[in-house]
Amino acid sequence: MSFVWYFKFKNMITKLVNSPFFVGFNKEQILEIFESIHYSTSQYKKNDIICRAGDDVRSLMIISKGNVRTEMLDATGSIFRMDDIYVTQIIGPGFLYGDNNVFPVNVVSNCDVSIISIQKKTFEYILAKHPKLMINYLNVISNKTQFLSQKIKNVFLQSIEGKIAIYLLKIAKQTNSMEFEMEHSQTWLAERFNVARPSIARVFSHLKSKGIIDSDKKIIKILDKRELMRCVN
Amino acid sequence: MSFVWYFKFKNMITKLVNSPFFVGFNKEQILEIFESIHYSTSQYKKNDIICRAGDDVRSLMIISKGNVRTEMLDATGSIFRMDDIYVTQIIGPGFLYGDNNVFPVNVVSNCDVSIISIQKKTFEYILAKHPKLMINYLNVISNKTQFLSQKIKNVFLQSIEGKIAIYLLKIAKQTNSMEFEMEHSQTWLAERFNVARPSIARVFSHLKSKGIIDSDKKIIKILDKRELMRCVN
DNA sequence: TGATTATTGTAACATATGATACAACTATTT
DNA sequence: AAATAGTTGTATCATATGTTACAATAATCA
Repeated sequence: MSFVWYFKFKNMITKLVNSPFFVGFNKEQILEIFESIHYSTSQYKKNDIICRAGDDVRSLMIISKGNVRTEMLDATGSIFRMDDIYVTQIIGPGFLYGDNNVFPVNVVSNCDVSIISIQKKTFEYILAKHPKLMINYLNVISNKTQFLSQKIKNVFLQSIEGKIAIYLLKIAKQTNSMEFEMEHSQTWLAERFNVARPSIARVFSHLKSKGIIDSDKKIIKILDKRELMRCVN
Repeated sequence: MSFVWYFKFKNMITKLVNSPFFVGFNKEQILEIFESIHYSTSQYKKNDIICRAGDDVRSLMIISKGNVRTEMLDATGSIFRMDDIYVTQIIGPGFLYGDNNVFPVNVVSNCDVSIISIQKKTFEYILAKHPKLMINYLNVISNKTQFLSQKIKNVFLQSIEGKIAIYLLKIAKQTNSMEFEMEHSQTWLAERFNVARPSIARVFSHLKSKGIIDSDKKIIKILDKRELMRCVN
């Protein structure tokens, strides 16, 4: 094997120490695993469709570079953004096992993306060899379940106002500040919440007119946190 | 140990051969497992609350008798029925691992129910001892994920009409007939779909007036299957 | 049997949201 | 600098659904 290749390989693997799937493994151990198995890598450019809803899931896919989003389309073609999956994370961990091994969503790259694919057979081989990986996988898949159930909660039980309130309060907590810039556009929020874009704008208008927040484009100032929390169901 | 006790024990365990968690295990093997570990059982009457949303999940719970439902409440107290879990199935398999080991729902008994609880530590012991159980558990938890993602799809992308169409078409397929009696009340459907009860009645009225179905109370006759399928988004 | 409770079918009304359109503004590209 | 594309704010209108209420059955219970 060439020196350049090995450098790239090592570089790629090294990142995986941060993967939730490789918790408790160090660089050397991960290198060792990947040196002992077959796997393939593939590259994608921004907005490439990596997997289509309905595609069979036959291998474990780990993002080794970039990040992707998963989205559902309804019959009218309107998009519902499900989830974002970041570097070192596994794509669709809950669909490799069970009875219905089919992606429920499109997987689309947000930027330049590299993905490592490991055949299910191979995957089972390393799982059997490293019991700790099994526990890690259980954790990964469980977190996904927990995410989905949280999602259902948000979607079902929240009005648009409630969803935006949750979104803003979350950023406020993360940044530990009542004044911040939103990372995402209204279009993004509309897709994420599966609502019409003007409905998002309308809610911001309402919140402003009620004096709960002040906003200019993406700059948000929470004026009345208590009242904003009351918007959450 | 008394003879009566052992008879009951054996009777309980015997049912578990049908459990998705014990696929590939026979009666004797399951008996052997349960004779080698600590576990506890508990009984509930109809409509008892077995677990509350927010409760910690510290053990694996298997239903050894009866069936339960899981439901979410919103702030106004209105119920959203999430799922039904039947005898031999595991309650909340996706919440024993991962970072947020807390029930997202209330678990309520639909009838007389018995539940076997196995501490997480003990559970891990038998998982380690029986690798096949690990794969079974992966399958169980994956099926749950797949159920949830299907649920999100239905909830998000379907109007009430679409949900009812799916519900009716499913029964038609199961019974292989265009005429059948619904098992559930409108109230049940309303909770399941998280909509107002009169909205359910309204949809049935509409479907009737459009000549797509005929119905009297729970008796349903599908008149125009193609059109009913077109109601599904 | 009579009383009670749950279920169903409607109706009237309020409201949240979707759909569409357009103008103003901002960012990006050429 | 000009052109292009994306973002935001707003308005109008249609519609699906929630809310409440009530009457008619049907099922259950005493």
